Amino acid sequence: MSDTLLTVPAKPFAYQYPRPAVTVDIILFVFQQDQLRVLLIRRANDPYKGKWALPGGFVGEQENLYDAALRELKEETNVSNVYLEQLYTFGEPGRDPRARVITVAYFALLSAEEVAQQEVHGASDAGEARWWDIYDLPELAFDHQRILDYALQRLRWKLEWTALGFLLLPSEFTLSELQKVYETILNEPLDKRNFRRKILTADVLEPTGNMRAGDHRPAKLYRFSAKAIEFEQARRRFP
Amino acid sequence: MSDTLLTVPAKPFAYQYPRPAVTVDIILFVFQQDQLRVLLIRRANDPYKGKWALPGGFVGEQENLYDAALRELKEETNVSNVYLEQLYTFGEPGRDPRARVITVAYFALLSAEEVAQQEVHGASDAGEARWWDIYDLPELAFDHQRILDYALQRLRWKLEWTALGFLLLPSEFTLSELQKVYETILNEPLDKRNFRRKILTADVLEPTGNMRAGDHRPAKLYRFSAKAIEFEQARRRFP
DNA sequence: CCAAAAGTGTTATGCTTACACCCATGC
DNA sequence: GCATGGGTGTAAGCATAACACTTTTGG
Repeated sequence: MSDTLLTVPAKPFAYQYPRPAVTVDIILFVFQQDQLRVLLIRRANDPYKGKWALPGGFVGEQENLYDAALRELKEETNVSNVYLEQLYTFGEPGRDPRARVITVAYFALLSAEEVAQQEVHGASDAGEARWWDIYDLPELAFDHQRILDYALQRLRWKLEWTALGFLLLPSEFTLSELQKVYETILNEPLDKRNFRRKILTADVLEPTGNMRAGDHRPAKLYRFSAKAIEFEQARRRFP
Repeated sequence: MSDTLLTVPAKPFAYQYPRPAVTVDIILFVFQQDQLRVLLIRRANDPYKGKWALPGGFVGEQENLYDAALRELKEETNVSNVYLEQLYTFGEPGRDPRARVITVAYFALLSAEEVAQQEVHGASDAGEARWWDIYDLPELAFDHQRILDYALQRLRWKLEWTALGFLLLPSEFTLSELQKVYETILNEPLDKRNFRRKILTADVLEPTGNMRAGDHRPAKLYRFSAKAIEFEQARRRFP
């Protein structure tokens, strides 16, 4: 059992040193210029020197995993005020050539407003940082491509079964903007009337009363009602 | 980033010692005597002496997480040939009063056949082991109740969206037996005709041609078709 | 007035749910 | 022959998916 450190003498000491390093890695998604983007940091040293990698870092001695993910995001990318959710833990012995590193991956959604307000680029002390279109990525370090694939899968899944899309938008947005987010993440076109009906009948949006002025006909602005954050509306499969 | 061990001099050494211990804990579910049961091991020492805990143990230096979970199950409970899936990673600093222990929880489903064949009880060198009805549990050590709650939630969810129930049954089973598994796990009665229709139209079962003799009218036996293992049949939320 | 995006309803189909009786066997 | 669990069908309501035109604004 996990907690026999003092109760089964033979075992715990066999594992006390060396222990694996434990890190968190964060897949930070934003929606910018009609693209789903993810933040990557260029590695300054070997291994994988010059390759791009997910932001992340070591978990503090007395720090819980969620806090570690938040802190690393703040430190490396100057991002706070973000939706964070644990994704999966990757621990293949060979995933880092230098040492045994077990990483707890988190995925994060950052609203367009926060992206604009916070100076995200280059805020990292880990080197060059930039956003990459999820459909046009560079070669990634370590097993980070696999982690990213998994995160994208989870994001798509979440989008279909919860109303999470708004987390990538400003607090007020039009239905067309929301549809664009869904289309970009799911990577396929959606029917406008059906999309609107489904979102509106889900009863998670409320009109703000304001309009988005633009080049053409102004669009009604909506916000998500607070109660709707992370609602699970999956229907029952059995009666 | 998780992998800056050699690239950011200040950080890695700050974390190299002490590192957290990393364990796996396994929630092993079986279906016995019309009950959903979970395997627990009684703690022989403090803390939580006498309390029941999930089986688990330290991850080996060169062992991946899945293998560690398999090995611990084998060592502590003599169980192999089991469905294993990573559940969640729990890492609150205070979850073990002695040391920082981060545990990667796995949930496991064991078929009735395997339960019968393998000598599960007391196979553990960690002390007394027994099955507990999920609806009538003792007080658990550490944060294991929370881990178990989460596992049960995942199991229910899986059951509704995938056809995983058969993993808890023998390789041949009747529809009534399968329904009972679903009812027990979801903790509510299901309609017989609707259940049968849904399972049969899902096209994951095939009749074996055999019949289960019993006290009353014999029942047709089914097996799951191999392709159906862990099929994700979740319908799309958007057209 | 024209280009561009906003906005709006209906129909057909299939899935979900609720519901009650006969069948085959062992005793 | 009776008790027990095995086995079957239908109808109503609801959600989904496909589909095209009008409205409003800026330039």
